Amino acid sequence: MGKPRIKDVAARAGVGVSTVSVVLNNVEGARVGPETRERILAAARDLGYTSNPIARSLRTRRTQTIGFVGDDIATTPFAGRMIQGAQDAAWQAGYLLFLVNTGGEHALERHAVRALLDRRVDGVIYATMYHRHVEIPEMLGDVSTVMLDACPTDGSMPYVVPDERGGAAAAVGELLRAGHRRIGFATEALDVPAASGRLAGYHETLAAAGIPADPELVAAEHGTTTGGYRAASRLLDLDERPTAIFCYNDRMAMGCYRAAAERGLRIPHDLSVVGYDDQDLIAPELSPALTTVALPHYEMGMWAFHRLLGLIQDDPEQREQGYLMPCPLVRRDSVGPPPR
Amino acid sequence: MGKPRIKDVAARAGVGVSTVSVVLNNVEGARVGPETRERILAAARDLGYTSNPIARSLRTRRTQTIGFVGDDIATTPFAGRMIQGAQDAAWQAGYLLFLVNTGGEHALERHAVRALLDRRVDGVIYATMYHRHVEIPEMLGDVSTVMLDACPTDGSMPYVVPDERGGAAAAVGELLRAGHRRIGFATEALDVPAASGRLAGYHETLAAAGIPADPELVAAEHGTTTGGYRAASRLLDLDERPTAIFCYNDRMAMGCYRAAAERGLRIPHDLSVVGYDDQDLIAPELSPALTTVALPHYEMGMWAFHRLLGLIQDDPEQREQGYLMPCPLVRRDSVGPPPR
DNA sequence: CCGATTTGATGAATCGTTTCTTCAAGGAGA
DNA sequence: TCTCCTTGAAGAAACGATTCATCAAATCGG
Repeated sequence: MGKPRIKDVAARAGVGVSTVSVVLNNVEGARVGPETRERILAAARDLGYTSNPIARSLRTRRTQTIGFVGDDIATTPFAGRMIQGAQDAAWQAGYLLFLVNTGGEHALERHAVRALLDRRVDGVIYATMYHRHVEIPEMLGDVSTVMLDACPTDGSMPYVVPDERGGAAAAVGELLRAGHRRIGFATEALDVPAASGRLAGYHETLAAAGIPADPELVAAEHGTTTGGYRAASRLLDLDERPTAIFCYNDRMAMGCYRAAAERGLRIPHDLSVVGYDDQDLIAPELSPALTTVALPHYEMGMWAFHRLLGLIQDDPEQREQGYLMPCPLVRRDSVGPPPR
Repeated sequence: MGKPRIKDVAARAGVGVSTVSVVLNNVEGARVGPETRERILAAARDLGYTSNPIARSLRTRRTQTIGFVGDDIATTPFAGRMIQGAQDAAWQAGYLLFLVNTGGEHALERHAVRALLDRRVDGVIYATMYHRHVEIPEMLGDVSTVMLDACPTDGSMPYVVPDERGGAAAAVGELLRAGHRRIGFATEALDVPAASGRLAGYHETLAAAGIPADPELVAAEHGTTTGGYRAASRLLDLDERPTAIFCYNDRMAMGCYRAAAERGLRIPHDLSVVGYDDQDLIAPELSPALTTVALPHYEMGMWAFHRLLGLIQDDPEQREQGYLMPCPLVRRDSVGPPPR
């Protein structure tokens, strides 16, 4: 006595299986009497019938399943949020998510994509954390694909990435509004897209406010606590010290706090600080709590799925290839007016 | 010209489909001539044939798929590691993972389990972060299930949780070996299993070393940075100050560092500190880097899958119901001999 | 009252496998 | 030479749905 099959429903309602199928799927243009329909629905309800997705998929060639392949799902909280965003959106739409992580190994990536195609997923979300501009396995040409947190080398498929530039603009804008004119930037030395985007946003926003660029105010180090410490130290030891520092990320901001503390500078009284990433283990925990810019990974995950769904359903409305997801500013207690 | 089907392989090899199936699946006791076998294998290779898992599942009632349902996959790095462990193990065994997260909502949990059963998963890993002793949806009785990071209320299914007690013992043991005799414990005030387990390990280890329990040395607060700060402050202001503090987690250890710094105590010269959790944003980043105990989430994820596989394959060797996964000590720079 | 059309419903084919039963051919034993 | 196994392979029936073509009954216009 396993699950009831469509045959059982048909028998109980005293009709043929095809009629049951037609009713249960609300097939358009199908003609079936209201009374028969009612009988079928009742029978299905009584039996607790749910259609077998395997059999259905075999026939319809749709699996209501998508693959999420990521190069890393564990080491950052960001990855988890992307997955969760995609999963929540998929669940809403009645899709289930195959998760496979590749650790960034190229061979494994190809294997993974092949395995997903074998399983006849309806689409693939291809997420690569950190780096962007990745080459994608050629097989992905055979299936609807959206890139998440990454740009395709050719503009061949939809993608979504954070609007780093806009986020940096928001951060610097917040400092400008507080009255700061001399704003340092403790940046990441590596040439990653996030770094160049945030730097561009920093420069543009200052320029728009009529503040000339001062190369001294940009200190590049590793994007770590100690890197932040070093960068902030350099900035704070400048002859004309900045009254605010925008940090590439929260970890650097953490180092910046230490550098400030060592110099007897109180935040935000003597120095204002803004971070980036809004990491929950850092930003709210520092004292004072850090004003920072949040990365919209959850939203990007949702966007990716919705865009993918559009692709799958061949929705002509959705035609945009790339999308920059806004990074909202999170106000806490590390920004104040400049001293004096 | 979609994927080749088994029929195509059969045609190309000039044999019947059943023979192809038998050859490709290495069916035991099947009799097929070596030359025919070779021809079939060649044909399959030439065509790049891979069997359609949907059709296969329909027939065999096995999907080579398992469901991972968790109440939260994003907010802690731990969750990601469990998933990754399970996923890696599953991938190795040729299984794919359906991921669904429930946010801990009971209704959604039931829904999720039902959806997974509908999809005919071969088994389910049921992971609940944080809290343990959860009730499980009754439908899970119908399918092989393993609980991850949680205990079932009744002992009805296999589960794996961290060996908190052992981890605490390792931490305290490390301090004892360094020569400390007066060791404080900054613990979590909430009555969660992790807290009681670690407290028990603390007490047992001290007792085994012949050190009488001193209630003054246990300070309970919230398991946050500020909680750790408060707890450590109380301990450090004791008449007879402890020379070492074992902290419930790394965040409390972070607060402990601050309390020590405010009192002019250098770590590890004047005070030794051990944490728990080994969070990568904290433990290695503090200065000095924090000696702590790692939570074996990745390993637990792997264990859960392997145990599940045993259940699915009805492996009589695996009969243990619960497993305590060891928590390894991670030595860094926050432990030294006691002062004087 | 009769052919034409609509309505309501059904059987059968199909999706791509696995697996059970059957069958022809060849070899061994008597 | 005849029977009886054994071997190698094929045919066909599931698995559980969807969907197409078909068909009987009912309705309609004239």
